[in-house]
Amino acid sequence: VPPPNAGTTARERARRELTAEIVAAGRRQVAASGPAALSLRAVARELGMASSAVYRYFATRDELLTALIVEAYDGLGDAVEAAADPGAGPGAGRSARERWTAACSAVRDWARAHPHEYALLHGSPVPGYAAPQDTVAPGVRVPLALLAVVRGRASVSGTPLDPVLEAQAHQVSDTAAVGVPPAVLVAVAAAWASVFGLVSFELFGQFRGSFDDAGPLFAHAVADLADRLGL
Amino acid sequence: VPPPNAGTTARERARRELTAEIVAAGRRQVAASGPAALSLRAVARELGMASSAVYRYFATRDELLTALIVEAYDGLGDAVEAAADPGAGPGAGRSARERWTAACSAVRDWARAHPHEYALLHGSPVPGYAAPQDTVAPGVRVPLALLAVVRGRASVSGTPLDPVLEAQAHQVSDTAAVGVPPAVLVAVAAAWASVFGLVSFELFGQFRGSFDDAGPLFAHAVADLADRLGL
DNA sequence: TGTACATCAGTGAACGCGCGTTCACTGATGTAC
DNA sequence: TGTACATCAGTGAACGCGCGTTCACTGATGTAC
Repeated sequence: VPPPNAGTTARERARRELTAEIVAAGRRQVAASGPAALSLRAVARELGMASSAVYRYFATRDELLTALIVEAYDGLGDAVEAAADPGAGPGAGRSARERWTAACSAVRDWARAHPHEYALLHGSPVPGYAAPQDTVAPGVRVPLALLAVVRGRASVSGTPLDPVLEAQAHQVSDTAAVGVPPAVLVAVAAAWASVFGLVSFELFGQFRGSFDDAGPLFAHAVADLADRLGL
Repeated sequence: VPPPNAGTTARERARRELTAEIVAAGRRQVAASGPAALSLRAVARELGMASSAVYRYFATRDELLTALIVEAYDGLGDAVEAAADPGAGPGAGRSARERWTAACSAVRDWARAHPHEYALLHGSPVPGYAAPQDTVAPGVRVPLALLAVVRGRASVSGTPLDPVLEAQAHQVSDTAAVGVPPAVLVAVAAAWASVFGLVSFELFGQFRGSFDDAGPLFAHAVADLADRLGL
């Protein structure tokens, strides 16, 4: 009878676990004090190990930062995909408009629950850090989820696209195989930016003194975007 | 005959000049390496003085940061107000739609010309820094300029406001004396957030690999917003 | 106008802190015979 | 199954850096008589 973890040495298990603990400690630090406060030394301190030991797991601070960015994108992506999903269980067969609204609200809810992680993804770029290729796939989950809601249902009115923009949209449509007409893709991209603009303004304090509770404004704007998209 | 700078001692003049030079050095640092890189020591170094000397002018790093934020808001505010101005000279009497488009483009142009200063205003909040009252007035110049373009001309269609949102909008309208109906105020607020969402996405790299040149998308979205505002 | 005193600007050294990263090392885990 | 060697994890000290801020001080500018 092979052992329960066949092919998995104790070392491998320990390595996986400690790697996860390091990432978790890093996440806690970012959540508590923001991306700038992330430090390998603080992580090591929290885990009760020598700061040099962390280098067995992450060659560099930026490597840990990348892991955290991926994790944050995935957290946001999970939330939005779940909200956008037509679903198979109860709540299945929701209209595209309902799914759109739920997806946008999921963005806002996640951002409010994880403001520092939101800043990590959509705030100022961390100085000296260049996002590697690994962050791309997790990073496009939200826009793809929004596109999926709109696919086949959206009809966009308004100004026709100028040729350059149409060409860009075509190229995106081809490479990402999103299967959506250019005008719709453009409308979704703009709506996507709008949603994050609203959330960023709320989180970063631009609505302070005017729309202190930004919920109603957000809901109104999201409904407006849904109209615009013909949902 | 009184001297040209009556009531102004050499000391006062020197103080004003050096204060300005410190701010300028700080601005250069933010422009070069971002808000996080701002340091009083680096400023002192650039000016060839002892780091302790800077404390005669700014009691604290945050005080200098505040001055830089105000300066940046004013730079952006100048650009947008100029673009939004109906004007008295040539180009006077431009339509509200033209002024709207010009104002939005001014936001984007300024942001692209001053990415790090843009991040200072609209990126992640600087950790541990609480914006004091002094930044409020410069900070609202852009939204007020956008409102001024729309005042009297906008007619907003779309979903009616829910009561909570309407009440919020009324209160803002009253305290800021903007003289614009609630539905218009809300539409402008949402449009304002959209514009900054687009600019932030462009600057912070969210459009990388799709709309690498974000100009056409921006222009399209701004036209769309103008439609929405009835301009 | 000239002098005595008060105010202010700028210096240089220091305090205490935290960071990323490297390096030679000990000791434990895994592997091949 | 038992032993010999190789691999890997973790340690502790160190390097070199930069930061904000304070403090006692010198010397220049301003002010009151």
